[in-house]
Amino acid sequence: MRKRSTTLTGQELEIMKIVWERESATVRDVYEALLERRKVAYTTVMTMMKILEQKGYLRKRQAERAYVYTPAQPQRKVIGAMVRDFVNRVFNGSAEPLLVHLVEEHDLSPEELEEIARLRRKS
Amino acid sequence: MRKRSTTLTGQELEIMKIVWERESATVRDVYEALLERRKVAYTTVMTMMKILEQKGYLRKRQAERAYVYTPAQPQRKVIGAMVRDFVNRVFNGSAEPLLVHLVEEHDLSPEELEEIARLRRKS
DNA sequence: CTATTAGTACTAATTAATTAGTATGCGCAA
DNA sequence: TTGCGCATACTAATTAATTAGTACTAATAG
Repeated sequence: MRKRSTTLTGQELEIMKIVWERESATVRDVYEALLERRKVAYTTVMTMMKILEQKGYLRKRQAERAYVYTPAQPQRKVIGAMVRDFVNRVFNGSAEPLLVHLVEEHDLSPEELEEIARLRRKS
Repeated sequence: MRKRSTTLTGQELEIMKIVWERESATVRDVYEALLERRKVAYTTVMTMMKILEQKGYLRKRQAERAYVYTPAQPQRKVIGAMVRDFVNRVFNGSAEPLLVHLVEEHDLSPEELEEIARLRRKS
């Protein structure tokens, strides 16, 4: 058995985004959603969803004919882990420089920043 | 020739971080820096630095015995592109949700946020 | 000189990620 | 009942990323 990363790889994330969006989805659902963007084989999607299940990102249950997959972890948690990974990899763990990049190069205005700060303060 | 991504892959980034840190470096410099963290072969480092040159991230010049590599692009620009990629991949291009994650899960206080907003406003 | 050291070029193996084929089963329409 | 459509399991091919070996050259220590 090949050693596989436990984190989400690029294509896996694409699939997870589709499933999160719909709460639950069959292989066919995901297959069709992906097809709108690029050519892909049905079995490819199946394989990837099986891997996602093994990695603990998806759960499946038998329904009518096909398995219905649902997210095994909330999107916010998984994405949070990806952000953390990214901050570790790229910024050696400190989030502040990332923030600076966002502000300077992503058209985030100081007003938006303060809005977020305010919301945050309230909670 | 294999088709290779033009962006920085994981190990490539590690090497670039070392080179940026020192302004310039030989294969040996990088090799020794990497060795402190994990086992790796000298020729592996050489190969990766050659790839980084082909991708346009490093430039080399002949010095005494060995090539001396220098960054071909400023760190801030390269990292900026990585941030943009990440935002595209994970957040479909909108930076705000990333900001929210950072604030909520990375111990960034509203005060820090406002500090950054203030600095930003001044420029 | 000559053996060793440090470097490069060229090539190749390994690992992981991605994509897809084939065999097979089951329900249902004709 | 039969064959088509859709689903799965199992296997495998392809591509990209990562790691490293080998042959050869030039400088240099002794």
